[in-house]
Amino acid sequence: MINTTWLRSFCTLVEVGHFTRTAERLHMTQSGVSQHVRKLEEQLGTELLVRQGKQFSLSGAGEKLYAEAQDILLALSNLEQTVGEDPPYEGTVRLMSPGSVGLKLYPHLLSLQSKHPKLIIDYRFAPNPDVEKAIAESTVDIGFMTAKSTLAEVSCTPIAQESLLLVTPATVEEPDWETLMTLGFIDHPDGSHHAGLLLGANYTEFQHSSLFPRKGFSNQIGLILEPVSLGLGFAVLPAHAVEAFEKSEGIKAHRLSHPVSETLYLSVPRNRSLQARMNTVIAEAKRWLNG
Amino acid sequence: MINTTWLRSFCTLVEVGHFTRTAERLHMTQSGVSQHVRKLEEQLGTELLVRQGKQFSLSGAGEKLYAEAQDILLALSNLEQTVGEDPPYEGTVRLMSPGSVGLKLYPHLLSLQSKHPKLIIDYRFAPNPDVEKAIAESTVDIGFMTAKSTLAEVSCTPIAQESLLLVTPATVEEPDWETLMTLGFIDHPDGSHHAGLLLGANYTEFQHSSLFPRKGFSNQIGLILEPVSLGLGFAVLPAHAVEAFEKSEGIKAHRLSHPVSETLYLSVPRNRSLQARMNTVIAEAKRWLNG
DNA sequence: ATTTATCATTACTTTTCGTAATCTTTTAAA
DNA sequence: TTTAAAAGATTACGAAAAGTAATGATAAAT
Repeated sequence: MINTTWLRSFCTLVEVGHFTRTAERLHMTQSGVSQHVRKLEEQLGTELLVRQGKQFSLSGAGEKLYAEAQDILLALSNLEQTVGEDPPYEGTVRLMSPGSVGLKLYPHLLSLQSKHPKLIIDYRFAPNPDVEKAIAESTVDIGFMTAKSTLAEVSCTPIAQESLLLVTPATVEEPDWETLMTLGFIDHPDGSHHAGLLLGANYTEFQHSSLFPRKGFSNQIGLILEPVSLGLGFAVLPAHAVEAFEKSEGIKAHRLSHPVSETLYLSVPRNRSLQARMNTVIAEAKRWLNG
Repeated sequence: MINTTWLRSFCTLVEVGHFTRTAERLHMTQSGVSQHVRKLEEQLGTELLVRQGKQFSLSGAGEKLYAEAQDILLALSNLEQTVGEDPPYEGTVRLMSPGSVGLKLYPHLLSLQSKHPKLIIDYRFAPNPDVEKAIAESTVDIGFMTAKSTLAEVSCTPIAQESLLLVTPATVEEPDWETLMTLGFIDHPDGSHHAGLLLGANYTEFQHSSLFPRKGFSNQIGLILEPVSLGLGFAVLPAHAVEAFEKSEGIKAHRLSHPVSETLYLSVPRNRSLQARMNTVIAEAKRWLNG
């Protein structure tokens, strides 16, 4: 590894053009500067200075070294100064969650970013297993999941309840079992699970969603209600996904006698102190998930 | 300045998660690793590791330090490896010249760049005084000038002759003095100087260009012949600028009995060894300026 | 030609670095 | 609970290096 002290002497020398004055600038002796440059040359195995008597000019390697070293030295000294800082409204925060939460949160987090432009929101939609994996591998900072993670590296705490809703086309007044079976089921990646939870608690006729007539499928959370609004079937979805659907006139969300909700968990790396900006974003998320 | 040896120990520790194994990886003792981390923390005045018994996790500052330090250390080791290299077809070459030469050279240099995509051509058009200033300040690598520089830092060597041409609208067969005076003069930044050289040697009537009827001016080298091609006046220009003019049917360049040419000088920083890519570009330039 | 300014070299002092040995604490096992 | 082991922290010391003062050599200035 290049010795950065020698490198700094070399760069200062290039700027000052004078060994003695460089030494003064760096609070050392001329001899020291001379040795630093020579050691650098020895280590790199290249001439850096073309010496012409007491004058010198830069060799090709010297030019290159100086040009690139400046950036590196600057980065190093910036790092030294800023490493202790922990600004709550600056830097990138990487989140990952299943679609329904994301649909709810992402717009609010973007509006947080427009208030604090240095706070960069990186939000990815993915199913639970991907979320916990990403947290464990530290490729994201904050995750939301609809089930507790089983991984040791992931710490999960409940932060909200997501109501599950039965959604039919707006034309359906009373969603009795007969009506649902006639309509057919619009499925999504968690569709079977959600349907089991909500319909199992509200319809004695329910056995398993695989017995439904299946009328469609989408893994694009924002699009699942599209076929429902066209009268093509019914779906079971978290409330957040329903709220975010734009063509709300085409659909009807039904209040069933036995409400069912899923717990939403906040997932962060266990045993790692979060930086201030993460807490900023978590606070904002809680606000909107509970409000 | 942050000690990069300590920094490397810290980064390796973060990756390995284990003091003893980090020590093995770095061919040193566990005690050394421990001290390096402690010294870093002391120097930065921040906790980097949150120690939980023999486990540890990164503090906020630790995360930040690790994230940024990796890039810096990588850059340092890359620099170490590449500083001795001097590839003739890679890197940026910054040139500056007056318009006429630029008009000639720039297309050829661009085609050189398309043959060697890593060789980046940065070509700026500017008058002689700006060129020598830029060379002296090392903001460009290679300059072309139509006069020797007076600055000590700039080394000038003649590399080509630029013929000066009298250019009139195509309708003019014989450019006698009367005709020129009727047409009027289209001026440019070096117009007066060029006219003095060429017309002074060929017309006994010539006294000074300020006595011409002045019919136009442009400092955009590619556009000076525009008014000439429209029959609005005559101009005196280096041959290269004339060759590069697209609407050549509208103009006529006249061969006078006493040809005059200007010497073109290559300007480089004095006492500085040029890198290989500079010589590549200089060779290419010579080829086209003399060919 | 002489003086002065500047850089290189060398011998020596001071500082820093890294290790071995030891101590302390945590974790696991008995 | 006690004991054993494993891992990191601490400390003292020898080795290495960094930096200086003194000196030498050479180029520039007068």
